[in-house]
Amino acid sequence: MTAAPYAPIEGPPKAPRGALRIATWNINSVRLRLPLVEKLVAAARPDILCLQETKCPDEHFPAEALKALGFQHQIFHGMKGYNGVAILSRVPLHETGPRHWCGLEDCRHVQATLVNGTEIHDIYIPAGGDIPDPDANAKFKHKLDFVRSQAAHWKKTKRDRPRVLVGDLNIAPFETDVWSHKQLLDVVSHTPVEVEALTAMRANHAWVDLSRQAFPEPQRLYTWWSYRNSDWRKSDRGRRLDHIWTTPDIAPKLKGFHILREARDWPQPSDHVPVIADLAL
DNA sequence: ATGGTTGTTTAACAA
Repeated sequence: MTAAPYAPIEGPPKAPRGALRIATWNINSVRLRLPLVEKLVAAARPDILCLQETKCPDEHFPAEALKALGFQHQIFHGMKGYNGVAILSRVPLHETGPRHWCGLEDCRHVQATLVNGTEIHDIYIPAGGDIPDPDANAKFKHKLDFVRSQAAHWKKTKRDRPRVLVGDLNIAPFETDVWSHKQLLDVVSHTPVEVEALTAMRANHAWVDLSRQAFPEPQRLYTWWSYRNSDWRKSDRGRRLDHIWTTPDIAPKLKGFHILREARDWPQPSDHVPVIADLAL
């Protein structure tokens, strides 16, 4: 295991021998930031890259360019203007279901199964708008409904195979997942009602939060810094919104965990940075 | 101090 969560990835640009490197990244437009995928591949060479907020209808998805970067296997579901998820892979996988929640076909979940039977879930939970009241804000209601549907789904799903769940879950569950617990208690992404829903979703399938297995509290961990701060590094008002979970059988197989904070300073950056886990599956 | 920025799509919305 690495000693520091934000350490630049050094040495050979590969996962440890025998480990599969899985990365998740809210890229905030895959077309605009295609050059940054190249940078990520050069820096970290993920075997599987799960993207959120591709903001790209399928007919415009840059499949060929991503194939040229080594991702021969691709599953993507996008729409015009917002949302959109994709799993890009160097290793074979095939799509499985379901992927629609709350009766909407809004491209927030894609799942696939590897040849060894491991399931990969790539999820983009609704951000939830600004007002943390489901009666006053339909987006916040949708967020809670989405997480609670997921929680119910994972409760009834038999724990019969290894699973990995990654994505922009848009919730920072722990006090040390945000720059100020007190100041964010009423801010969507860290309100108690959301945290409770996400905690149930995690507990209902005994998911292990790999970020916190690798770097337990009270170490602060962030994966997102707002565009609205003039100097994100100086103010460091971050939140841990991007997560990698696994079922308990494969959590001990974690060989490395990285939050690629340096990506927040890449040209025209996403406001989220890639999160990477090396798993000896 | 109730601001601030970015992306998509073109003035409004989502984050």
